[in-house]
Amino acid sequence: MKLADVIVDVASACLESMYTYRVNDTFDQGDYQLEVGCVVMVPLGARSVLGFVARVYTADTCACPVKRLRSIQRVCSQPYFTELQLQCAYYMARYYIAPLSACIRLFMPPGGVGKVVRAPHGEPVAGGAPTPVPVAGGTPVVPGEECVVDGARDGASVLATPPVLSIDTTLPSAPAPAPSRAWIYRGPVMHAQQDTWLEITPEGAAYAPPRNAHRQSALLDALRAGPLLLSELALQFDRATSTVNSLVKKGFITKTVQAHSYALSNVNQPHYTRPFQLNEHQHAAISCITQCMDSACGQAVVVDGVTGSGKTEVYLEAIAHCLQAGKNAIVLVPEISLTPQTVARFRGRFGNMVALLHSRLTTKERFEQWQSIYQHHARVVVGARSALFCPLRDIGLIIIDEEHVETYKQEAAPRYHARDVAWWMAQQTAATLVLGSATPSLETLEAVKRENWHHVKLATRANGAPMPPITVVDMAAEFGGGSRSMFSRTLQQALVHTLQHNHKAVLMLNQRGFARFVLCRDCGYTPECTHCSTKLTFHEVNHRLMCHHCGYSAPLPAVCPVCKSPYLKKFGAGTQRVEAELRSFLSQQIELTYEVPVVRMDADTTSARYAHERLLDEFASFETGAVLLGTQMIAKGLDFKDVTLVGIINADTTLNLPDYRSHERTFNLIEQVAGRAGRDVLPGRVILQTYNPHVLPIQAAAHYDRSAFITGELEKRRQFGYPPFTSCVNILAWGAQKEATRHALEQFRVVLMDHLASKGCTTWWVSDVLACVLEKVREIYRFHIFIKAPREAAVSAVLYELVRKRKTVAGVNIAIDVDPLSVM
DNA sequence: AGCACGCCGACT
DNA sequence: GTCGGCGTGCTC
Repeated sequence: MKLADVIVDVASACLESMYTYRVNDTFDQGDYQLEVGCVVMVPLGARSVLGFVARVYTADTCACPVKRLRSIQRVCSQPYFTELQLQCAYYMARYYIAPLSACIRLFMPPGGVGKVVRAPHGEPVAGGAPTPVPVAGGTPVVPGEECVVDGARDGASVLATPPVLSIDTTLPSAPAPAPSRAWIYRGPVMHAQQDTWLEITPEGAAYAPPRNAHRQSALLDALRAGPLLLSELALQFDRATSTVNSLVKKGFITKTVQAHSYALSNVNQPHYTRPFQLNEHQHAAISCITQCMDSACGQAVVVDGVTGSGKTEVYLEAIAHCLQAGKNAIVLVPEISLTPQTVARFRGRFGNMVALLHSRLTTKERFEQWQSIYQHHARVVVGARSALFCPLRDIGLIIIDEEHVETYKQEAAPRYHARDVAWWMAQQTAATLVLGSATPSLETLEAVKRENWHHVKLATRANGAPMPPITVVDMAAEFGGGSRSMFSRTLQQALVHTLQHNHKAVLMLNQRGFARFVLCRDCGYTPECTHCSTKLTFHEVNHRLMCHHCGYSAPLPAVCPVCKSPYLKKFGAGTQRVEAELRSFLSQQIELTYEVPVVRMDADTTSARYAHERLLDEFASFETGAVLLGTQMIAKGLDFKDVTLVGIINADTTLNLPDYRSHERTFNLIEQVAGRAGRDVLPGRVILQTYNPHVLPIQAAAHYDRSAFITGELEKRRQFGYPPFTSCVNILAWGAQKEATRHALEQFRVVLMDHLASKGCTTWWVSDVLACVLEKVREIYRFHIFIKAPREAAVSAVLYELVRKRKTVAGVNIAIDVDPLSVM
C-alpha cells in the first residue's frame, strides 16, 4: 500500500496538521510526480484542502487510528522543499510554537500555490467516476484552471446514513446525505512560463511558398537561420501564431514546448578581481571563515567591525571561496540596505549568478528570481529575512549582515528570528554562518561565549580613516542658556563650517517615540487617534493631525475640544518642521555663498518605489555642500566620501521607551550614524544632542566604548532578569472587544499557571495581564503577558503542549512570541 | 413533534 | 479553520 504523509494547509494551532493519505495506484490526475515537497489536494472532513507532502512510503499497516484512509486527489506542483527544509519547518514550528503549515509555507514560491474553493451552488458535480482533469500531459497549472472533485465522502459514511423510512412522497424526504458540493483547485497567480520553440523541417527548408503568402515566406526565412521562440516571432510578425499553425499543419515547421529557463540576465559582466587591497584584519577574518568552511562542521563567525571597516569585502571573498568549493551562498541584508549600491557590489563580483529577493520587487519579479534559484541558475542569493527559505541547494555559507537589526525577527506567525533559523540550518548542513555587525547584539556576544562561535574584529576602517570624534551637547543647558533652537550653537557652527568647505552633512532626527504632537496649554489635552491608543502627529504640509498606525487624519482644531482654550501648542519636531527651520537658518548665514540643498528622507518621502535610492543619488550628485535630513533610515548603508559632519538632533528619544532593549537600540543607533562621517580622507565629526548627557548608552557611544556599555547593560539585564540571562516569551492577545479580549487572556493565564505548576516550572516569572503599550491599534485592543523563564528551561516544549490543548475563543486571537524583540 | 441555534469535537 | 452532529429550548 502506497502512502503519503501530508501537512494540510489549514491555519490552526490546535489541529494536528499531519495526516496520512493513500496514494492510488491508478493515480493519474495532474501531471506531477508525487514526491516530498509537492503541493497536493486532499480531502479533509467534508471539504478538500491543499497540503504539502512530507513523506512518501509503502507500508502494509498504518500507524494512524483511522479505519479507512482517504486518497490524495491531485498533485498540484513540483517539489518545493527538500527533506532538510522540511526538518527546518518542524524545528521552527516547535521552537516558535507556530502551525507547521505556516512554517512550510515559507518555502513556497512567491505568489503562493493556489487554493481550493467551494464550487458555487448548482455546479454540476461528478458522480462516482473520477472527474477528468482538464490537463494535458506536461501542461502546467494555469490560474483559474479547475480540478473538480466530488465533495462526498468516499463510500463508508454515505452508506452509513440511515435509510429514509417515510413513504409519504409529498413531504420532502430527510435531507440528502451531505449534498455533494464540488471543491475546485485554482492554480496560483504566478506560474512558470513555457517557451514554444519553432524549428524548420527539411521539407520546410525546401518549400517555396506561393507568391502571395508573404507572412509564410518571411517566417520560413527567419527560421532558416535557426530555431526561434514563438514569442520572439510574435513581436516581429503580425498574427504569427496563425501563420505558424498553418505551417505546422503542413509539416514545414515543428513546434516544441519547453519549460522556460529563468536564467538571470547578465546585467554586469563579472570581473573577478579584488577591487581593493585587503588589510590584515580583513585577511584574518577571511581566513577564519574559509577555515570554517573547509572544516565543514557548521560553525559561526561573528565579524565585528565598525562601519567602513570593509565587511562587504570580507563577505565577497568568503562567497568566492564558497563558490570555488562548489557550494552556494545566501546573504541576508536588512531590507533598508538592499539598495542598488549594495546589489551592484555583489553583481559586480558574481555577475549573473546573483539572485535578489526583497519585498520591494513585484510578485512577478520575485517569482522570476525564485525560479532562477529553483532552476539552479543562481548561486548567490542576496535578500531580506525570508530569502533564507529560497530553494537554493548545497548551501555552504550564510551571511547575515547588520546582524543586530530587529527586522530579522518576523512579527507575524511564525515569529522566527532569521539569525536563529540560519544557525540551525548551518549546523544541519555543516555550512558556515557569518554574522556581521558594527554593534553585535548581546545575544550574539553571548553565543560567542556559550556556543564557541568565532569572533573576529575589524578594528579599523578599511582605509585607515579614524572614527570621527563625538561631541555631546547637553540640550538642557542650551535651553537654560537661552537658546530656543533645535540646533545647538555647536551644531550651528559646525554646519556652517562644513558647508563653507563644500562638504556635506547628515542630520538625523530620532523619530521613534518622538513625533510632533499638540498639547492644550490650559487643560493639558492632547488629541489622540479614535482608532488607536496613540497621540496624533501634526503634519505641517497639510496642516492636519494624522495617526501613523491606521492613517486616520483630522484637521487641526482651532480651539481645544475639551476646554475651548485657543492656546494649542505644537510640541516636538517632525522632519518637516526641522527641514523648515534648517532652511531658514541656512538662508540667514551670510558666510554661505550658495543656496544649500536640503534632502529630506523619511517615511513620507520614501514611500514610492526606489524613492530611497533616488534621494540618495540626488544627495550624492551635488557638487556643493548639502544636508541630508532624515529619520533612522539614514543610519544604514550610506557611504559618501564628502560627508564630514553628522548631527544627531535628539539622541535620547529612544531611551525612555518601555522596552528592555531601548538602551541597546539607542547605543547602536548612535554608533551606526556616527560611522557615516569622515569615511574617506576628509576627517569627520559627530555632534550628539541630548537631554541625558550622562546616561550610559550616550556616554559609552560618545567614546566608542562598547565594552563599557555592554558591561553595564549586561549587569542591568542580569539584575532585572532579562535576556541573555533568561528566556522570555510574550503572549499577546488581541480582539475588537476590549473586555472580552482581556478576559480571554486572563482565562489563558489561569490555564497557563496550572500548566506551569504541573510541569514543575516554579521559578518562571509570569506577569499579570497587562494592556500593551500600544493598547489599541486600528480599533483592535491588545493585551499581553510577559514571561521570564530560566535560560535553560525548555520554554517552547512546555508551552507547545498548552497551546495544542487550548480552546479558542471567538473574536480573540492569542499569539505566542518566543524570544520577543519588542513588547510594545 | 419539528425546527432553529449554538457549542463541541473531528478532521488521515 | 470549517464542517456537521447533537443537545437545548422554543413554538406549533
